[in-house]
Amino acid sequence: MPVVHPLVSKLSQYIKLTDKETSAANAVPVRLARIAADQDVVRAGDRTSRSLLVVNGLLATSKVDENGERQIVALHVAEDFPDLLTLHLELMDSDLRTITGSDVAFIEHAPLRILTSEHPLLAAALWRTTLIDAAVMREWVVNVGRRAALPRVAHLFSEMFARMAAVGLSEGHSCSLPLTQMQLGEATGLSVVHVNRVLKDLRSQGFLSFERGLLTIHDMAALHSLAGFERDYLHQDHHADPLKQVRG
Amino acid sequence: MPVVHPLVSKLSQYIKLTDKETSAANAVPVRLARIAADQDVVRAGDRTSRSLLVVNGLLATSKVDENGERQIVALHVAEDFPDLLTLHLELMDSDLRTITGSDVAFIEHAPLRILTSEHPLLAAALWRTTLIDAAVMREWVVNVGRRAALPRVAHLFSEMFARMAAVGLSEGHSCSLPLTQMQLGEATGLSVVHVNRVLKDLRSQGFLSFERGLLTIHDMAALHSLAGFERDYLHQDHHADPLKQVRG
DNA sequence: CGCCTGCTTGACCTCGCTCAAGGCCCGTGG
DNA sequence: CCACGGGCCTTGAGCGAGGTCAAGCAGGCG
Repeated sequence: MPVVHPLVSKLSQYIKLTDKETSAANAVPVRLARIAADQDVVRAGDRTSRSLLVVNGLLATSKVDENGERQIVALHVAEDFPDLLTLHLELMDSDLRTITGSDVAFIEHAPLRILTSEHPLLAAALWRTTLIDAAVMREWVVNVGRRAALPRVAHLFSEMFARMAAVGLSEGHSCSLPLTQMQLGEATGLSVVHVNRVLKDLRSQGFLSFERGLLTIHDMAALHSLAGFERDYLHQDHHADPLKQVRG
Repeated sequence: MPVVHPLVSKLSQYIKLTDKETSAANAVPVRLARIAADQDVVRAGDRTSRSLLVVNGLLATSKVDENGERQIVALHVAEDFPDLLTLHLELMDSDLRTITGSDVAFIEHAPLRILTSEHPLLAAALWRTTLIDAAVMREWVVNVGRRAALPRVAHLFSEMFARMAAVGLSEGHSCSLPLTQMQLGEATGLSVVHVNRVLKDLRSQGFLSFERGLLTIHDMAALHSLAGFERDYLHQDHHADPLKQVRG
């Protein structure tokens, strides 16, 4: 059981909450749950009356194409709100599934709707989350659409490390990233075999190591340059954010 | 000069406005402008204090990778709100440029913030727009990540036709889609040469014709099946939408 | 008229896919 | 205790989809 309400913790990423807002958010009921690895949480076509906040673990949003091939379109780590979109979109259009065993906080839409309609700034903060998710996805389109295999995988690693670091889940130049090579392929649009070769390459050229779910980046600058990684699209600088400015 | 306020028209896509909401939205000042073809409207890294609504024309959001290759990550037609994200995201992370000469309505953020904080349902409707944009982008990740060239281009055409039709811009099985083969390549992650060959193929197999900016689909079912196109992700069925249900 | 942009086609090449086999690790059951 | 099986990783060999390079053509515009 986390000390602080997961929703409060999420909202605090973006804005300094007033006491009133804090207590309103604290009043939103959450149900904490542990979900095992490789489970569907929501499936494309589902209607749902709740969303979940990731407390810890790793989840993926993916879609299956007409040939049954799965494409991961987003990865979710702690503090992410992967299916918040169902608050305003009736039908889920993709699958949300756990990659590792994960702790999540389920939040019903009804109280969330009340909260957001009574507290516009909280609505804006949550809206902002979904906009950042979209920003990340834009970069993914570029990644799979333009980059060759080596920079493509390098980019995914760069991004995931930056995102993990931003929520305090990195240690030095390492972070946990328990993806199989199969899943790396699903996220990058590459075959497992080729992912394996790319990893070998990245390893042997001294960029990083990636074993048993642990990513260690040996030369961050070189990796970023290989990947063409520019962190701006992650919008991690919340102090520059319009929401903050409302209150100085 | 459109008869109805562009913002009202946009909001009405999603919810039935009350009189109060209508007049509040009508009170938001807009500046109508004509932008010539191939102009940057906003560039990655820009800060901006307004967003634009497309009245008519065709625009694209794109990013340039480390090798200077451009990837189009979204196309925008009438009724779209391409850079609404700048309402809550300080820095633009991609370029927004016109493809054809376009009529747009500029709306300042400040009055929009007031409107959304006073009318939560209008905020939700605008939030919803950005969520649909994200849903389309998820499908684009699948498109460039998984599909072979032929279905990939077929999918783009299927989507664009469906979206144009949804805003009344199709005539029978035709719609205007003034993209060069270069731009088709930028949107699909294919080379111009290959786009040209794919088009030849789609044409000769009787799926469609595409000349001088006019797309005509001869066999819709066959095209959709080739493309693996399932319209659900476009979330066009606004009657099923949670926002509508608030008011029955 | 001449240029520039966009379309078209051919020839060649290469990156990444497929197919196939083998190895490692770990959990399960005899 | 060992045998077996199933994930997952690894590597080789061959192939093909799509890229690159190059050239020619058509139409619109200064």
